[in-house]
Amino acid sequence: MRPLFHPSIDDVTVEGILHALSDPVRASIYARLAGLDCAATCTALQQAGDRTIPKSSLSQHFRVLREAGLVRSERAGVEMHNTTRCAEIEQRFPGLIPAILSAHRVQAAGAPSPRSRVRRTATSAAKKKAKGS
Amino acid sequence: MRPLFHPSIDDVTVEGILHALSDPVRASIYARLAGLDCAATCTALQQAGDRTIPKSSLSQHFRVLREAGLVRSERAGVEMHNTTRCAEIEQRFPGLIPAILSAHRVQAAGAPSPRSRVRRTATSAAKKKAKGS
DNA sequence: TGCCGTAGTTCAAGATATATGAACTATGGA
DNA sequence: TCCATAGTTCATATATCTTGAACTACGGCA
Repeated sequence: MRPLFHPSIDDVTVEGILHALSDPVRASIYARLAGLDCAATCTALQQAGDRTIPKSSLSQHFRVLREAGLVRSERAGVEMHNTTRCAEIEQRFPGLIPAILSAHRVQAAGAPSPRSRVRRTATSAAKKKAKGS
Repeated sequence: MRPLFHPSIDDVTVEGILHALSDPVRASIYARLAGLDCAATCTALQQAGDRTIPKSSLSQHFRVLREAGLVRSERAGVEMHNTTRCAEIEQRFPGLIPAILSAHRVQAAGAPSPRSRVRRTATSAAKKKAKGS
């Protein structure tokens, strides 16, 4: 197992951050991690809404977050301690992470049903409807 | 040609916005469009940095931006007038777009070479290096 | 009206990325 | 040493992205 790669803060890109957080599962993981003031293991964040993510997928998601520079993962015995790199990112891109987390909260608050599992656009259903009419 | 689809502002998702702006070409298009206070045609935004985007790609990029709710496209004669939907999005997700645009400016300002064409993470090169050593 | 040019869209196919079960690695404890 | 736990890596099926080629829509001109 090669040692986990963490980019230097100077190599962190906006594209990487937006891409990492454009996935609802990763956004949910990151939001929960950011809400904590301590480290969390991967398995502690395995629930996304109403379903459990397979651990291989979870590992990939963490890899994306890590390589985007959003989280830091450190082995602690048999498990992994994940923490956000909020402070560093805040310094490089002021206001970016708070704005994204806030937008996610707005959306979660406004969502009528948490199980309307929407991926990226809410438009596919609407489009089909529009096409038909 | 089916009529262009624009989602209602209530159907606009954070995931969609982040995904749309996580591509450097689309981010560049959107940033330039947001900097304007008037509509722009697609061809007017065809240059991304030092290269010209094929028009089929450009069309797809505009579709993504449109379906994410970021831009509005209206046919005006033979061409297309594109405008941002900043005001609507600002109302739904306050501060999100300004924070992203600001972060992109920070990154552009800090980039040593504009032709170090970085896609999403700046890490692939660094990772190869790390692997080798 | 028919024909041509311009501006974009759609299609198709190859390249790239994502999701996940199965196999593997690393650590700690008995 | 053997086992259990927590993650990672691999392989493969699926989905998404990129882009040249073909197509559509509109306007102008005869």
